[in-house]
Order: sequence, then structure tokens, then C-alpha cells
Amino acid sequence: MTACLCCVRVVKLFGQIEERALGRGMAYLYVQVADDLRRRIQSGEFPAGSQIPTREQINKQYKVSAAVAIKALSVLVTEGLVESRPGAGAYVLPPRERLQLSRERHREVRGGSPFAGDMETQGKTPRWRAHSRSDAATAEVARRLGIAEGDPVMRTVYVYTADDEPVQRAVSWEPYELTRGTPIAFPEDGPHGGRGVRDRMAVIGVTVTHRREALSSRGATVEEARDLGIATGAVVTVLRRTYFTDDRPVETADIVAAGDRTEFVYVLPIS
Amino acid sequence: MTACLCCVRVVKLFGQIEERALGRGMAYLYVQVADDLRRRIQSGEFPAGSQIPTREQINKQYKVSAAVAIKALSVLVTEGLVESRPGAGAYVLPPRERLQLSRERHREVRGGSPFAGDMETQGKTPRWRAHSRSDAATAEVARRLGIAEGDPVMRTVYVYTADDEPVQRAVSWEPYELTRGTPIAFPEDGPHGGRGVRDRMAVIGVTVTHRREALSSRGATVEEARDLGIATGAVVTVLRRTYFTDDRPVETADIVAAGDRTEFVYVLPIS
DNA sequence: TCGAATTTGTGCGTATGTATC
DNA sequence: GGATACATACGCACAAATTCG
Repeated sequence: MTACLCCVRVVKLFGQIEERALGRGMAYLYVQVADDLRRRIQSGEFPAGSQIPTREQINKQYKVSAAVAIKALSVLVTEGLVESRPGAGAYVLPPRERLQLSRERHREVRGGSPFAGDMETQGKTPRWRAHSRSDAATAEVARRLGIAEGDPVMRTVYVYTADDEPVQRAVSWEPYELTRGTPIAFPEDGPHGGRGVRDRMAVIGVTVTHRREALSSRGATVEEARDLGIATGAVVTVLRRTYFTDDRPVETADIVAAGDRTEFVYVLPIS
Repeated sequence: MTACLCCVRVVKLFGQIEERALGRGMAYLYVQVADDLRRRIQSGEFPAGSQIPTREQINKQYKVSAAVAIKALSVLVTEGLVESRPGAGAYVLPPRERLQLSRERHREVRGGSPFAGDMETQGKTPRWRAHSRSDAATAEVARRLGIAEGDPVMRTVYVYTADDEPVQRAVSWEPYELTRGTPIAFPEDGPHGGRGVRDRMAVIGVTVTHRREALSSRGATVEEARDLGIATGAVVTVLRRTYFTDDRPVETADIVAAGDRTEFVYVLPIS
């Protein structure tokens, strides 16, 4: 195994010859630079709110190219440790006060909006907009709703804001066969528009008994990034929710929120 | 507002002049390429498991530079849509079967390990290792445990595996004042080692009544990436859990799992 | 108030190392 | 072993946003 370019540079940088230059777990240059910047931040050299070295300063201080400085900075941004603004620089973020989105049972208050309740508790003004259209179920949506791929569904996209800052984005699907011709066919229109799934389903005699929520995370898609006001590829938490009656699913949704600005909260009793 | 470089190229590419070249929401070149590749994947042109165009093919097909092809591909990788392997190419990932980590109430079965139950349900062999040491509470841990910063705590790091693949990593803190001198001082040692928090606390007459779990997400730290076998900066889901008696917190933990390989699942009744 | 300097985000071209086929 | 393909690295340029004199 011969030394690659990055390893040769490491040798030049640190004056070490064998151990690091030939190690299999050799860290890349941009990782080394990111690690050192992270260490300097955590050591207190750059407190919260302060500016960290610019691209050019990194080039000089670490004797690396522009590409390495850019990638090292992007690592710290992805970790949520710093925030960079064009023309201004990169700044250390304070330990984030995350907006709390509670998922407790008492959210299911008759007639109230869970999101509005959460935001008002935290002193924020809630608002949302929604847009519905009918669509054909994808394989994934069909599986979750227990219907056939291609079956008609009502698809609604919601964007929720707090103090006019985007907080969460949701895409909801309901089997059109269930609600067609009823007053709740359009989730956001009609006399029952804007109410929760439980209340709307009750209108047509469907009793929702439980819900399943599965949480994972990934990089944001372009649409999500735009709606949430975050960078493309920034980390988002994904909550896949399905409402059930005793014997069938009646609604499913993908709820997406910025990973570092929000948290989904569950409080559960222990028997 | 004058057209930037990328916009000029867009004009060349699509033969359109005014609308797109001057629009404020103008998409960057790499975003356009990523969008088109995503569209082609979702249209069925590249089914799951198939190879998508190589970087060189992207250069030619879209008439863009290497840097744009690289960044467009990295967007799709971050989104979890494709996986790229050096020397092999980039391949469409099948809809991910995520390992399910259930957070339901019935997990709290006396004497059993919740993780083991989850994994056995999914046909995997569970295993874990743990390491405890006493430590001083950080500001964050002190806040969560309702103690003073610097107070002694027992800190335990767990790494859980399924079929010897790392699945989740947890760092747990207990107030040392609560367990000092009792048989449960070391979570993984003694007659009650390895049992759940509820059962261990019962041994010393402490009744756990509820727990709070807050989920967010971010890029993995270096330690987490090493323990979970993922790339540095890969996305992880973070679950902050605290166990309470009626009047005080008795344990808190940060549970971290790969964002795209696992999901935390809640099933909740609706009153 | 306006222009110059700074800084980030993006783009182009090229080269090397390493993994895979 | 050779060809292919990805990951990283270097150097350079321009546009847009911000900052500051």
C-alpha cells in the first residue's frame, strides 16, 4: 500500500512518517481539519456566536486547498455546530433550544389543532397553509393504507409556521374511496376543514382507535428544504404516521421537520 | 439582478432566455441535475438495484463539469435514494427496510430486555456491550436530571448489535447520589446487571412512573460514526430519554441510531 | 449613501489514489 | 493485470450577500 496524496500531505503537515502515513484508518485531510476546528470550538477558543476562521484563513492556517476548507466547513454545518452566511462568515451556534412538537395523547383534544396548542404553549403564533389534490397511490402509500397501487387517494401538503418561521411540513394521504362524496373529502375545505383526522373521520362515522408513528432521519429533499427554509441536504427528522380504526388504516402522513431546530416529544406512562 | 454563471449555463442548456435566467428562485445546476436524476429514478427508468449514470456519463449527458456531477450524486446519496461504491458505480437503493426499535409500553416487561425482544421479533440475534464509569454532570445532563452541574453521575455507554451489525448506541447517566452503595450502582454489574431501568430502580424501592422521549436528528459525531459503522457526518436520529418517578428524574440517556437503517416506532391508543 | 473589500456558494478543469469488475 | 469508477485533492474564477469605511 503506497501513500496517497492526502497521506503525503499529512506527512508534510505533521512531520510524521510511518504510523499515520500508512495506517489503514487514515483520516482524510478535510476530516482532520474539521476535527481540529471542532476541537477548537469545544475548547472554548470560539464561544457560541463567535466567528470561526474563514475559508481563506483555513487555507493558510492548515496549508490546505480551498476545496478542503469548503468541505471541512460543510461537515461542521451538517453537524449543526456552526452556521455559515454568504458574505458574513461562519459562526458557532448556541446550544439549540429546539421547538417542541408533542406527540402525547392529550393532543387529541376535540376540535383543537395539536400544532396550534404546542406553539401557543411556547409563546409562538401558529399558522399553516395546505393544498389538496387527488392522486394515484404509490407503492409505498398503498402499502401503508392497505390499498392497491394506483388506487385514488387525496393528497394534502401542509406547511406549518411559528411566528412565520417554517417549522414542519407534512404530506398526508387518505383513501379517496373512504371520503369521496362526503363533507370531509377535502381535508382543508368545507365545514370540517382544518380539524384533526380523528374529528373529521368521526363526521362520517369512522372511529379512529390508534396511531402508529415511526421516526427516522435523512437529508432533506429539495422541496422540503425550500418549504422549511433550510439548506438542501440539511438533516431532517421524518415521522411516518398512520391512523387506524380497529381493522384498517384511514390516513397516513410523512411529517418532516428540521433535525436541529425541532424535537418530537413523547411522554409515556409506565405500568 | 444580472444572470450568474450558473444561470448563463442554464440558458445554454435549455434555450430559454428570460424567465428562468432571471428568476429569483433559480435552481443551481447541481440541483437541476439531481432533480432530473431523481425524476428518472422515480419514473422507473432506473429500478431498485440498477446502476444510474456514472459521473462521466452525467458530464456528457447534461454537459456539466465533474464537480456538478459529484455534487448532484452526493445529493441523492444524502437523501438515501442511491448508494455509491468506489469502483463499482452508483446504484438505486430498494425502499429501505428499516430495523424497528419499538417504544411501546409493553416493552416494559419485567426482567426482559426491550432491545432483545425487538430484534428477536425481527429474526436477528441481539447482543450488546457496555462500559460504566463515574463522571461529573455536564450542564446539559444536570438540567435533565435535576441536579447541580458537576454533581457525580454514573455514566454508561452501550453499543447494541443485531447479527453483529451495530444498530444503536446509548449513553446513559444516573445520579450517583441515588444509587451509591446499592446493588445497582453499576448498571451492567451485580445481580441486577443488564436489566431495564424500571426493574433496577424497583430493587432500591424507587418506582418509575413515566418517561419522556424527545427525538431530533443531526450528523454523527466521530465516536458515534465509529461505534455505528457509518460514515462521519452520516445522518443519525437522536432520542433523548428521561425516566421519572412522580417527583424527580432518575435516569437520562442519549440514544443514537443510523437515520436510514433504523426507525423508532410508537403505537399509541386514541381515547 | 454608495462603493470597495470580504466571504460564502457555486462552477470549471485536472490529477492521484484506491476499490471493484 | 487492465479498465472502470468513485473519493479526494489542487488551483482558479465568478456571482451574490454582507460588512464597513
